[in-house]
Amino acid sequence: MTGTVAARELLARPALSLAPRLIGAVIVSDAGGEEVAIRLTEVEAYEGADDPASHAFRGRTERTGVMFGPPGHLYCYFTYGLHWCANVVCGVEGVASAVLLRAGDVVRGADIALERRPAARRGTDLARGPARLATCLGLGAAQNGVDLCDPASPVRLESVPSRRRPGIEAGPRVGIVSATQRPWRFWLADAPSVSAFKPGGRKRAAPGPAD
DNA sequence: AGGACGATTAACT
DNA sequence: GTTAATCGTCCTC
Repeated sequence: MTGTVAARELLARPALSLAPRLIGAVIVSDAGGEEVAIRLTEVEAYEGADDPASHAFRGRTERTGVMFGPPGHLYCYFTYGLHWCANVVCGVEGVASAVLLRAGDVVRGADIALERRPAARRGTDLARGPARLATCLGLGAAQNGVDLCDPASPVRLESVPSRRRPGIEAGPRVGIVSATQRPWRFWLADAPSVSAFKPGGRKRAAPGPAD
């Protein structure tokens, strides 16, 4: 387990450096009044300025403001008219950098998580996928921008491995249509909760070599 | 003011 | 493997 000071320093790193270190980290949420904790098994790095797949690529907007703020805060976004997903904001303030929480294992509050995710058939499906993970933790608009290092916060980074774990693999990110070749997705090999890889978000107009 | 589309999921053939 | 659900955000008139 890593203390608050060390976690702060880690969070000041850019997403590409932080992302593999978040594999095995535990995030805990009291949002919704009940505690659920998840150990991360899959994440993705998003680097605003040079990353066409990042929400922040075209600059700061009302939605992406949190991404440009100080590290250690939660960036929640709403997508497809249905789902919320969550990121850990990192890097230097003023530069958009964040790590999308894609999957994990519920380590506490599995009963609560199952109530929130009635479609889950197995424990490993509870937080298998970014919107599923956010649902398990009860995350939404109300948690956007919360400080993950503040003990009084409803969502906290409870622990981070002190070293990069063995068995982490890297590959292309899921569900994006640009910069699809960058191996900025990290996951724990063998973890059943790692989400399925799906290339592209929509129909590809032309399978060009663009990246 | 209007429209295209999404860092997805669940259900269905 | 395919597709509906569903709406905020952002880009283009």
